[in-house]
Amino acid sequence: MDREPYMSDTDELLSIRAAELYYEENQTQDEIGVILRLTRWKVGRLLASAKANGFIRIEIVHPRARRLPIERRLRESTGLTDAIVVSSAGVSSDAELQSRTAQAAADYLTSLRPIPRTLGISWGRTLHDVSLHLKQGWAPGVNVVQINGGVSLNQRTGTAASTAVTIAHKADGSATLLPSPAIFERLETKQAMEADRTVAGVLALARNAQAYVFSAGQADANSALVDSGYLTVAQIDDLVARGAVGDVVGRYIDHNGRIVDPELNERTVGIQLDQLRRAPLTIAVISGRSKHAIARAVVRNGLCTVLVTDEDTANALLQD
Amino acid sequence: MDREPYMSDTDELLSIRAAELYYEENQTQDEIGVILRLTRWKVGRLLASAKANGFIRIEIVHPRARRLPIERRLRESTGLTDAIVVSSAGVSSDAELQSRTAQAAADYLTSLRPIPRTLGISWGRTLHDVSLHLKQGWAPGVNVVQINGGVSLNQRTGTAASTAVTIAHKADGSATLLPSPAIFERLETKQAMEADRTVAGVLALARNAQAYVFSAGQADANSALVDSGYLTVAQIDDLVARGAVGDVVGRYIDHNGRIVDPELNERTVGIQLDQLRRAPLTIAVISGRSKHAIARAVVRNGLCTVLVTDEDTANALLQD
DNA sequence: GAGGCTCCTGCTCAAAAGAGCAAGATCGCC
DNA sequence: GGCGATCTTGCTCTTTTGAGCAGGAGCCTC
Repeated sequence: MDREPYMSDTDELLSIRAAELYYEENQTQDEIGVILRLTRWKVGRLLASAKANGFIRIEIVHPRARRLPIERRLRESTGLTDAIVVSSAGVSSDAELQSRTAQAAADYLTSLRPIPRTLGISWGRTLHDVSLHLKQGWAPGVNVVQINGGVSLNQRTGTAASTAVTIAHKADGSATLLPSPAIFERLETKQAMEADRTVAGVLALARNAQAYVFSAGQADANSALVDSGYLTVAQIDDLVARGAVGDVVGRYIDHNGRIVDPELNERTVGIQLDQLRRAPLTIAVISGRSKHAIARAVVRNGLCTVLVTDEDTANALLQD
Repeated sequence: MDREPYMSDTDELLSIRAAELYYEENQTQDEIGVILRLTRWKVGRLLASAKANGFIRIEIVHPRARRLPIERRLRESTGLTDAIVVSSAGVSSDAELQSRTAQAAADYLTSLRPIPRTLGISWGRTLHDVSLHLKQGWAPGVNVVQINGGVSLNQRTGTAASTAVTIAHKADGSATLLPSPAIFERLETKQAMEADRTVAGVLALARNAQAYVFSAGQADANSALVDSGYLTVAQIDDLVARGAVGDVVGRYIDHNGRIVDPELNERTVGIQLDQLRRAPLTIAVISGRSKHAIARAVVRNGLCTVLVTDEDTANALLQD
């Protein structure tokens, strides 16, 4: 927002005096005119110029507040069909921001029309958070399908199944779990697993979901895949060295959206990225400072059609 | 600001959605009504409730912005005839806040009616700052009189005289300097100095000034009186131990406005605090975190009739 | 210093927002 | 489950604000 041309110094000062009376003292433009010895039209113009110069800052301070202008710019500059941007006004911790984002994702799911009969979901802290924010009865019956493996090696894992079950349960629907680890050590084992009728059936269902909701992980030692024991910190370091910015449904990509390690990718269970790219409705929920890079990769490479994120991440995306 | 009673959860959410459309997207209440499927009256009420609940924060971001509601509350709760409170919105450093306060003091002096023929001033960083912010021709001839001693022991001192001279010069008026140190070591020397015709004349003029402008110092090692070499850090520590919260025109007071060390006070050159208390127009300019205590002492004990300060200090004063 | 230009001013008229009210809905209480 | 009290709703009427325009002031150019 540029400074208006041709506004004299004393007009600028007057516009501030007028703004004080208007916004803080709730005076009418007419009353302000009497006080400042101006016509009410002049007062109106001064107030307009104060706004145009960015001297008036209006913030909506509420956990559910969104930033519609940023959403619009994001849609326009990226071609997303929809963007949900939660305000970060008054937020102190990253956790609070992520909770707000999860809430917004839950709201978005709830308002989806038509209601998807089959909903593919990934797992992780974010998705779990989304499941908790959904209200009982958010949809009248949805079949929730896991789209990537996650039965795993320590207690964190329970959340993968519980996320799906919670989302389905709250929609009075059913959950179809993918009973498989996220990543196999040997390719053969993975192929054998996929050949299993049950697993193959789940994967087929996952491929045909009408909508997908997933998050993405940053490529660092805090990744959920490290936490769950599928990858070591050393492996992550190696992926980063090869250009990885993060993972989507367990698959690590670089900033061009390309699979960083095809061999590792082959051992990863779940739908392929191209299946996400082809789907008509894919909702990515990504929030937090550390996920700016992966968020950019996801959006720029068509991995989602809808992005739910926070103001700071959105602004980072708008910078290019 | 309390939460409105009886506002349901979904109304609260609606009020946020409405606020987004109203304040960020500049839609009319009518248009919002169509979008949210509400009547325009309902939208109006939702917006009003969002404001009443404090969800809408409007800030005027400008170096010259003031906080009129705080000024009013300050006048009402303290009995000051006037209060000028500068906004701290968007301020990062204490120096910037003090500069804003000095600017506001300069503005206030400029707008004073009737214009005082004789203006008594103290010296220090703040007053110097005020002198710099005054505009050439701010008043048509004012006699500026120093009201406390300040010819002193190192280079900082030059500012005492230059402050008075600058203020007078910019008003096309004259400056009357008080050619005396701030504090004498021996009472006899001080009395001898006051007996001098020139000095006595200046002091008499100072006592009869129509208006006074002064700042106040905090009681700590950063005090200007320590800096200028009149007091040692040990002396300050002693004063603090005896209840001193800061100084006004070189005289240390406690939170009841009483002189902390009468003997020291006797050796201090300048007008007495009671003379300030009796004067009809005394303008205190006090800003910054470290001066909250002395600001409170000055205001609570009738040492000024007008206070120019910053938002944070003002809020501290309102807390009692 | 005349002419043409831009920008500013104060207006009319139209749109938007707010105050206040009566009717209807909702709730607690017995 | 009826009854009174309270809250909410949708309206009318009024106030406030904004859009658009014509006249005029100021300014640059020649």
